Amino acid sequence: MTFGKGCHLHLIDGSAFIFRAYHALPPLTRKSDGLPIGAVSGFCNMLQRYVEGNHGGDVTHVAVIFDKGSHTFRNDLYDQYKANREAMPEDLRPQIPLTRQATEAFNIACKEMEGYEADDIIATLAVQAREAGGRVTIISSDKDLMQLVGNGVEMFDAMKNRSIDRDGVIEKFGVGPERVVDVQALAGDSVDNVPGAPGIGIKTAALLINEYGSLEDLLDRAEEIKQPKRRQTLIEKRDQIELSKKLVQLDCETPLEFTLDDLEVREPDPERLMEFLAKMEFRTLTKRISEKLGVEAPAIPEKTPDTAEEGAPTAEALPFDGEAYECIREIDALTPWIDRIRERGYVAVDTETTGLNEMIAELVGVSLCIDPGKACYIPLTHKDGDADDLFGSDALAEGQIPLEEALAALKPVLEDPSILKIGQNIKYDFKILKRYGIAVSPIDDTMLMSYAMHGGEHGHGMDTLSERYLGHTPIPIKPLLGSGKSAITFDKVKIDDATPYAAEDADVTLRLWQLFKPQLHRAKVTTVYETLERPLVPVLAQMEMHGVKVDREVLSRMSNAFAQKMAGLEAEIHELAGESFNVGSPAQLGEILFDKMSLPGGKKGKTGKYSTPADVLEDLATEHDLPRRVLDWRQLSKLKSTYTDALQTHINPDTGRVHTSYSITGANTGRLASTDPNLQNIPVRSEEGRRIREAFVAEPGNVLVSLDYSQIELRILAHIAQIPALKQAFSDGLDIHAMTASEMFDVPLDEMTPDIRRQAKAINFGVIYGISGFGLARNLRIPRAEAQGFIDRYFERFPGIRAYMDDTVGFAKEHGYVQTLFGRRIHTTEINAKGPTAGFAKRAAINAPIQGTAADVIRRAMVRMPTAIAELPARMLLQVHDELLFEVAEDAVDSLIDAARDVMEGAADPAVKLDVNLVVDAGQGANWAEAH
DNA sequence: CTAGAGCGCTCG
DNA sequence: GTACGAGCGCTCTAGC
Repeated sequence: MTFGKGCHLHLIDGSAFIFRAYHALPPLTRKSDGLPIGAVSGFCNMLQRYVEGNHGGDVTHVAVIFDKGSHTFRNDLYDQYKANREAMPEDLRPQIPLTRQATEAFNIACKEMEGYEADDIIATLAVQAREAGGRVTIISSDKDLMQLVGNGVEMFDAMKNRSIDRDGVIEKFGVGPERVVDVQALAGDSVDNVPGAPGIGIKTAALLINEYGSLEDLLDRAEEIKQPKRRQTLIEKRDQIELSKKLVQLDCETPLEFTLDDLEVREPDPERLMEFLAKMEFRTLTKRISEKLGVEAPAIPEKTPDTAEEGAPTAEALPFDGEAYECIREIDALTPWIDRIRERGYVAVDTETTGLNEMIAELVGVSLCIDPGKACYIPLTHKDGDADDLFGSDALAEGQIPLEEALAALKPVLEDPSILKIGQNIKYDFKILKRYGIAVSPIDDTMLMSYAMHGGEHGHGMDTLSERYLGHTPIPIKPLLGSGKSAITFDKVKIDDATPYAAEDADVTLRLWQLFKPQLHRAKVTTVYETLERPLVPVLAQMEMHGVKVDREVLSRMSNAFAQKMAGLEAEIHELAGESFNVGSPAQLGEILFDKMSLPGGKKGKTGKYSTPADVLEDLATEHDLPRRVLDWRQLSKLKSTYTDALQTHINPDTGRVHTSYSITGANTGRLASTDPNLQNIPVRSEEGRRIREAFVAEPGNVLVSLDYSQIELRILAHIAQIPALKQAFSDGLDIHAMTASEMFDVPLDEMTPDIRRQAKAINFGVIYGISGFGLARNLRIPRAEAQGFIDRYFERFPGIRAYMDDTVGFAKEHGYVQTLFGRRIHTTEINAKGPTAGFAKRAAINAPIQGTAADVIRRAMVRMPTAIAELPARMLLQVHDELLFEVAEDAVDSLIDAARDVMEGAADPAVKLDVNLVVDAGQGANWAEAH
């Protein structure tokens, strides 16, 4: 078929495919000889998905285009072109020719030309196809190709699964495709080492091009530019800019040795394809494609154990098979497992228990896995599952190794410093086993690995990770346990049903570990994982198990007092409303306020119900007595239900203490999250609420000591955004909010009023949150224009802030993540979204490095703390983001404060040299209210 | 009866 | 339509 009108050409950027495949997969090797083939495997998977995805589509011609050789005409123009490219990884080099073979095996045209980049060939073909009247889709996300978009040519980003049209190009470059090279010539490209105009980025470049029409006009009329620096750059660097344009301009006249007609879509040749896939030993892919094509899959020899690297991930995933797992019912069957673990040096471990509360749950069984697909389950305390038999249900089921005997066999392995124990959320298993006298160490945690690499991209639970990275949905627990009232605990599950479920968890964990472990350093987060995530596990486990003493009597008395006051308020509210209704129902309250009483300001939410938040009621309080009563009632209701009542239910009957659980991966920024109960939101701001903290007490002869970082986020902002005035103020020990107010409103410090300071404080916080006029206006209850005026003035006085915000958002857009000073990466998946989401994402991106760096700092302090206070009669109990709470013997308070303060104030050292000091305030008392 | 969404409030 | 990051108790409704 001759290429012409109605034809549709797909051009696949092969080199981009290869690099993506290489970085997405672990270093897989061919079983028979250890040849690296990870990238080839990923490449073939992408090609197969491409072929399947286009089945029945209108594509008539297709080609995969590759780079060839490293020297191109661009190097003749500029010898530094792509000079700072990193060398190709050693294990990728031998895979390059194999990807050509793969393309040919799929019977897709495979094109390259010595001395030309793939981009030039793509450009030439696209132009030819367009001139012939056809349509073109370029499958790539390379921004250098965006200059080709338009007039029937579009791009498709296979990664994000979205096409890029003219509007997409304008979004990226601020100009249409025809002016993309002009913008690139100005902005340069650090990856390809294109110099561009120093100090001009994409945004400024787009602005200039849009104003002057084209690069040539801009350079000719450079004298007219107002900004002196910019004018000088454009005049002085004219040659460099013109050279840059030649470097980024794609060559649409590459002398091709083939025509469009040669690219016609061809049916795959099953025999040839199968032969190639079998040669690569891709078992799963061979099977899948053979089924698709309806041909027989060729046999692939099994692996020869002596050549396969020990423990190396295999190229093709072994299917999950619940039948294949071993159930260990006697000690003689356990011994060989223990021997194999000793030989191997690592093992994936998972515990099954009677509940989710590690301080109460009892051990039911243990799973182990050292090779994918080969896992075992050791049932220990399963009961006879006959629910009708009231006596039998408490008896241990037959065929289980006695608990003590099994633990005695496992303990030496689990505590052996030369054997790595791998878990998914291993803090849970660590705590359970600790209660049975086993101190698990050393450890690795796949959940934490995922968090370090993919924080912000998705959750890190086992089901999510397994589906996403292993393509396997683990057996759900629901059918085994049931739900609601009729739910049973795991010890009541039949051992035969428990085995595939439990062993699979260990299997999944092991496979995730094999996948993640080598990826950590490629993702450049090994240090983050090893210094900020993993070491926290034993530290938090210890804190959680120790718990904090809570005085039930104090809570109980307060609860009764609250109940009485609430009853009184409720009667008054009903009286004022003229009818009885549920004060706790915003919907009912809304109808009373806005319909019955016709008060102003009634807004309805998405469910069509009135919304009655506190600030609205606050406004209404000037018009009527009822809203104030409701506000008072709500405060009491909150205190009673969430704190005085619910907290009591969390007091552990054995310890008399409350044991929270910290989630290391709970917050995207690196902060911890506290659950069951949340001890990070115990009231403190209101006088009545603060009294809840009187119930958090020290044991007799001890006191509670609280140490908290003073203004840590603002200090970090001063450092990151390099604000001289802020840094100076901190170094002088000034009241930072008063200083801000003085600077902004031209009020001398000795004439400062509380109100002016309050406004400055709100602005300081606003900056950390990614300030907006709307948000500040709402917070300060002032007109939006006035709030905007404040912000403008702030940016004027502290110009570094604006630059920090712009730079951070720019970085997020380019890389898809932002970073803390310690290298933690927080992914910003929505940063390129449109509409209101864009605003959210930008503010989150601005806030994340600040909040995240503060979180890293206190994590570092916590990791060092146990050693620092080991000799003292003291325990670290709680973390509340910028505060650590300790319980310490009365006579050791001063030593504890000295030691802990040293650790906290020096927590950034030596990894990061901050331009500001970290300052820690300390307090002490018989209870948390006094200590804070 | 149970699960989940929405609201509102607590903290740093 | 908006400040950043979290968790939890209550009400209400949809669906078993």
